[in-house]
Amino acid sequence: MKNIQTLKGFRDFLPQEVRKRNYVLSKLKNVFEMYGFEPLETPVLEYEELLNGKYGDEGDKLMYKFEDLGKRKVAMRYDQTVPLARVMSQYQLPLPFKRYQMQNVWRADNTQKGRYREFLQCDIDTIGSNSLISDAEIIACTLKAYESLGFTSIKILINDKAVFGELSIRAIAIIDKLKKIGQEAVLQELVKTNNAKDLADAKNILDKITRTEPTKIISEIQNVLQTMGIDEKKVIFTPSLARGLDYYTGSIIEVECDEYPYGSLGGGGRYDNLIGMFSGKKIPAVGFAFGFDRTIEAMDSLHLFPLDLEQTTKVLVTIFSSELTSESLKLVTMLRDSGISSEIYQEEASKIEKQVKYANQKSIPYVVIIGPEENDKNVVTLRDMSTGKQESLSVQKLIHALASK
RNA sequence: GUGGUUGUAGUUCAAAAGUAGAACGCCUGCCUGUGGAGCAGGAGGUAGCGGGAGCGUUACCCGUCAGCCACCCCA
Repeated sequence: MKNIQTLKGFRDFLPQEVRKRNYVLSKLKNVFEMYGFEPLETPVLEYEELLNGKYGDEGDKLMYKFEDLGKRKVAMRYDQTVPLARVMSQYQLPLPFKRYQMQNVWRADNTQKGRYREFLQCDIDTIGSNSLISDAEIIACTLKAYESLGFTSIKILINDKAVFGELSIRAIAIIDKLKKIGQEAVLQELVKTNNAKDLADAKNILDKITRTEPTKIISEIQNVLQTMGIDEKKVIFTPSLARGLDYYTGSIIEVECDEYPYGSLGGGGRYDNLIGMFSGKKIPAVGFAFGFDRTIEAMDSLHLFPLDLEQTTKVLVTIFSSELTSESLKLVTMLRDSGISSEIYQEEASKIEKQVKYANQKSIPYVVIIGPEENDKNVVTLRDMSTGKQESLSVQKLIHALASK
């Protein structure tokens, strides 16, 4: 094997990145649970038959499929909604069922900025409720989630599928691009695709959409949000918004951030015809999907990650010499037993210089040295790496000092 | 799936059709018990992989793999 590399669209996450991802995950999880969403996980593999045809022609092409060792035709999780639909028909869960799910999905799509073949989806969905309170709660929870990550200028764009009336899906998809490609391009494309007779006709169609007043659904959702104390300026009615998806049946929402103008951070809406696909019943649903990778990218560029994410080890215990190895080993064990995350240097015959340097490189904030002098006096030296100050302490005092830092 | 672009030391990048350099990083020493600065040395590349044209190439052509960007679509 000469090619040492990962598969196209698949990534390694080095420690620093994993810490960031875990940080975001735990924040999201806290907020989701605060709003009453429960965790759900489903298998990576499903029967191919179960997923086939659920994502359109495009989806069938992009799905990872293969035969397992028992000759079963299987497919890898392509999204979290179809598995959710399966779960809803396989178990009798009390409705409305509110769940969050944060698992990898796989799509053999071409890669691009922020787009990978293996990526994490973070979904919240409420199944089984027609109430607009469900829609509003999804929005409220979404806003709260982004706020908890430190975003200050998050906006929710909201629309109602009904705004588009009888317009073709193709035309809707073009109008959805208004913000991205501009009015002129939209008009031209409408004509080019025969969705409008000429430019004037296209202008008419577009104007009719963009001048729409908020529908009843929108107003009601906004009322609920207002009662919940959410700033109405954060939820903006945007009649051209469609998200390119044809499965939405009511509200459509998208999250944007002013300081991060590279596309939406996530999207969702109401989809009443999807969850019942296996049971044949109509089961209402509304949800939101967080664009995890893009959210991380945005947080990076806005410097929203706390600095102390970098290192969890609090102290490095050095080994002064082979005669004193056991002293260091005993100490590191005591520190760990006291709940202090500690590391012992792994090469016995290394100079102290090298060991301290190692702590510096790994941003370990404290270093403990036990040399002959310390050992004679039954103390240890604690070095604060940020200030360079050192003090002599008994082991008890050391544990106490580190525990409070 | 389509199109563009890139692939040279750990990293970021140079040069030049005739077998490669810098910066940063790394290692060693100045500093025989201590990091982040400085100085002096040092290690490290058969140029993604395969094929072709050519006296000869890492440099040209083709394929492949991968990265980046865009379209389609979407997270």
